[in-house]
Amino acid sequence: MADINDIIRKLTGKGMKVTPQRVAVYEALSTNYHPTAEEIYRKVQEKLPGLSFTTVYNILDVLVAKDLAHRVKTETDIMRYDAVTDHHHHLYCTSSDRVEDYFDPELDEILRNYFENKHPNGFIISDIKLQLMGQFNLPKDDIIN
Amino acid sequence: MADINDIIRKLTGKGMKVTPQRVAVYEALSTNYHPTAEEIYRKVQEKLPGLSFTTVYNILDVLVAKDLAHRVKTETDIMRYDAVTDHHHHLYCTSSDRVEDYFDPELDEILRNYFENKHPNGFIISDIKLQLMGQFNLPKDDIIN
DNA sequence: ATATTTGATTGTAATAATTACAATTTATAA
DNA sequence: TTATAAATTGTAATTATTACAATCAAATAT
Repeated sequence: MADINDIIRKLTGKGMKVTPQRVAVYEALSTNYHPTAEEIYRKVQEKLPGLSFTTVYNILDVLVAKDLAHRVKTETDIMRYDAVTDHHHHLYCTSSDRVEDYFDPELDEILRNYFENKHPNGFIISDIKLQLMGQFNLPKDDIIN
Repeated sequence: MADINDIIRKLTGKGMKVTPQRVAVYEALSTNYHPTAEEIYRKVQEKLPGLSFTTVYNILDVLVAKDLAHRVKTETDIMRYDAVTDHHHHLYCTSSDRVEDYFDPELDEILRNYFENKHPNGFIISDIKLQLMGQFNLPKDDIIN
């Protein structure tokens, strides 16, 4: 899952040089939940004390460019990152900055059919993402850290 | 549409004091397309040269709090604001920061039915918004590889 | 109409997140 | 092993946003 060799395979598969910083950032991204750049920085610093904040931003940028990570942003919160790049939707908690992934192939099928040959405002749709706003009825502790 | 009296009515209707700054900011918000705070600031300054940037932020905050405006944010762009507060979706251009509103009551009905009594991850849904990613009929040589 | 009060606006300065850039170091391919 | 192209680092700059105290104005009471 967050196996080092798997990470190395993913980086090289995208033509990226493998560095300790990149491996560690990608690992922190995969094992934490929608972390911010700062959360990743703090996490990775435990292993690589010399790590620069700039490097974290650089690596996140290239991961996003290579589609190994996505950016996640709410209306109020700062930028967060997501190593889950398979198609999915998001549940946004309206009373906190918590964001959860949501997979629903059945719904995707419905949406795909609905938008087949549909071009609102002459728009060519390449992806459909849902933002489900609401509340989690069970209080749950933070996953990060 | 962007009639001054209409704006005054909206502000007072939300229990807000009516000031020239508020009227002008709301007007700029209504007649422009998902403007940033800075775009609003520059626009309003033409009429009110003494305007402070802080005031623009203050007013936008209170408009959002009173549900007279919404925040709109893409994954890369800075904060934008939207005076259209009726339920709608967004078309996000993947090759620019352009965002357009999209209304589709038929689709809303389908989604409402689909999520009736559905609580993914114990989540109580209060609103469903679509992000349609794609391109606005772009000429071929504008597409980046 | 005038005074009072409550809230809005302003200017400055601070903060937070992110980016620019030049120097240094490192991973990889020859 | 060496060359080189790319990655990392540290610093400084930039950008967006917020904090805050002083001033000012709109609504309300007198």
